[in-house]
Amino acid sequence: MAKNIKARKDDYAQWYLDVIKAAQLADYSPVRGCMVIRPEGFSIWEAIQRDLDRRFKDTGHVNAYFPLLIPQSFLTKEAEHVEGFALECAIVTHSKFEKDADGKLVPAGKLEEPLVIRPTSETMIGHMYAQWVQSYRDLPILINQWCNVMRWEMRTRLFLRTAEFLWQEGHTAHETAAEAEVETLRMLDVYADFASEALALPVVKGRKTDSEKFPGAVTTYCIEALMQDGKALQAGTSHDLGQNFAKAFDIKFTGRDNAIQHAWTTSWGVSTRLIGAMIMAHSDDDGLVIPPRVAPIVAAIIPVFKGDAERETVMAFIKQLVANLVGEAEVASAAKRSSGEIQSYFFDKATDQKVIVDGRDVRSGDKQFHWEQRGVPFRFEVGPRDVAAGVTVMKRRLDRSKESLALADVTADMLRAKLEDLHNVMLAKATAFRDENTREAKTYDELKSILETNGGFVRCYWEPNTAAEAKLKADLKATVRCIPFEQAGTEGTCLHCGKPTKTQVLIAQAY
RNA sequence: CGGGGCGUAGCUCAGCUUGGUAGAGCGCCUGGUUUGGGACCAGGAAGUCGCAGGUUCGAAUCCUGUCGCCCCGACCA
Repeated sequence: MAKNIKARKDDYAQWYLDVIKAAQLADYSPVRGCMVIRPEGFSIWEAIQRDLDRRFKDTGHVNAYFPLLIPQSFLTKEAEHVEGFALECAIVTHSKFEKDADGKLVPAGKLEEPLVIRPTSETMIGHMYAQWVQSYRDLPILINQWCNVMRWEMRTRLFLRTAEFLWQEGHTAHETAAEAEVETLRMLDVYADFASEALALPVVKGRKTDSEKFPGAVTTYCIEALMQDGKALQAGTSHDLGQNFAKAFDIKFTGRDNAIQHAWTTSWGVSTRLIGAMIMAHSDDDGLVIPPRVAPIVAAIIPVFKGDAERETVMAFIKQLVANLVGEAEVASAAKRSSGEIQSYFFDKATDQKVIVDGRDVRSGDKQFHWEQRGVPFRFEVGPRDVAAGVTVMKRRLDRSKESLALADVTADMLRAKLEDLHNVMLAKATAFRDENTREAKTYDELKSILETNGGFVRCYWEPNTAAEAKLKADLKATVRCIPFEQAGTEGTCLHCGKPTKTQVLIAQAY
């Protein structure tokens, strides 16, 4: 049992923070609500970026960059949009410091028009698209940007909700409503596929009700994931913006019919929150568990020795083990890199994934815990007894299962297969958890009792209604997470109004 | 932004009620014994007590202000 990590059942929130701290993913910063993403955490973000970026490009998108600062007037052009973001904007009002009579620095150079640090870039990008689009031939525009945004949140939690966070925002403009709709759903699929294929995170695809949709959108689609404490987490959104932003920013073009019309736009995004989702979906009381496809280190090799003689024997064996895993060429190039007692080798340069050898002269238990808490999928243990028998003990982080393998059998292909298998096991486990924690409610009382005793997703008949959803939130702190795409198609009784309806929704308490 | 709690060594905290030389555990450094799931012994370094005022012979301690953090609520990727 990890002594620096609180058990989930005792204090889930503290457990989450302890896991992050123990794995050194992130740290608090001197600035309220802003976190430092440490190398261990950032490399997971890089893996997420690498995979998603590939998927964006595979679907025809290109990357670009737009400014951090947005003129205040832009934000106010779309009525719902400004309404939605006004309360969480950081605003730049001055351009320099001057010394006052006491020699203290005070802001000076007041700006004519305040600038807003982007909470999202629909407005800035809408403004630019208006200039880039003249003809239907200029469409579609399929641009994504990787950047930071800032939302002055009242309460923050590492990765889940920070004032500044990293994300990607895709912004597209289309000739027709139908094309925009297709794009919106395509990107939702990209997100859902990514979540299960890279993060081993099963998600529910659906549509947001009016009370939960993005300010300024016509329709918001989302992927919802379930965390181990039974709370839901919105893991990604894709918005069909209709012509709302096109009208606000004058994105107009001459169509095939020679008539001037407004473009149809979409936007979609996922953020570093995905790291929070990954942590809360997979990790355990021993610390972080990283799904293998985004694991920066796929295996840690742990030498066990006492004294120089044993060390030499063990290291000689490990040298061969490493060569089996990463190849002689990589061993040679790793030798040129400066390294301390922990040597790292690229297992896969395309994904930046590494294998490390922990040569520190500390107790082997320390090393085991060290890499276990950091969520490294596999550990190879090599001690004098193993060397004598010509084997290594391979341990799987997920369940601590272990097997003894002959040196010759440890190969890159073998590890790759183990990683793939692990991915499947983790996805199956998370899927089983989600399914076991998705229940049906036929009455409001039943909904209440499920949310109070079990938590999780509750599926029920529910006619979308803003007032009823406000009451739901006041009563049970729960929200309609989405109207899932998968519908029974049968008719039932709406939980809040008692009328017959075919619409089923997913209700849960959420982060 | 409302309610509550808290700022003392890198971390977790004690000391504050009742003002009088700055403390503990963990971590870190050195040496030794150790090393197959969180070792032990000895020694050592380390803090303008969040910041600014005030009261006082004297403030970590009392008073005022201020900044920040955490928890709960309202708000949210």
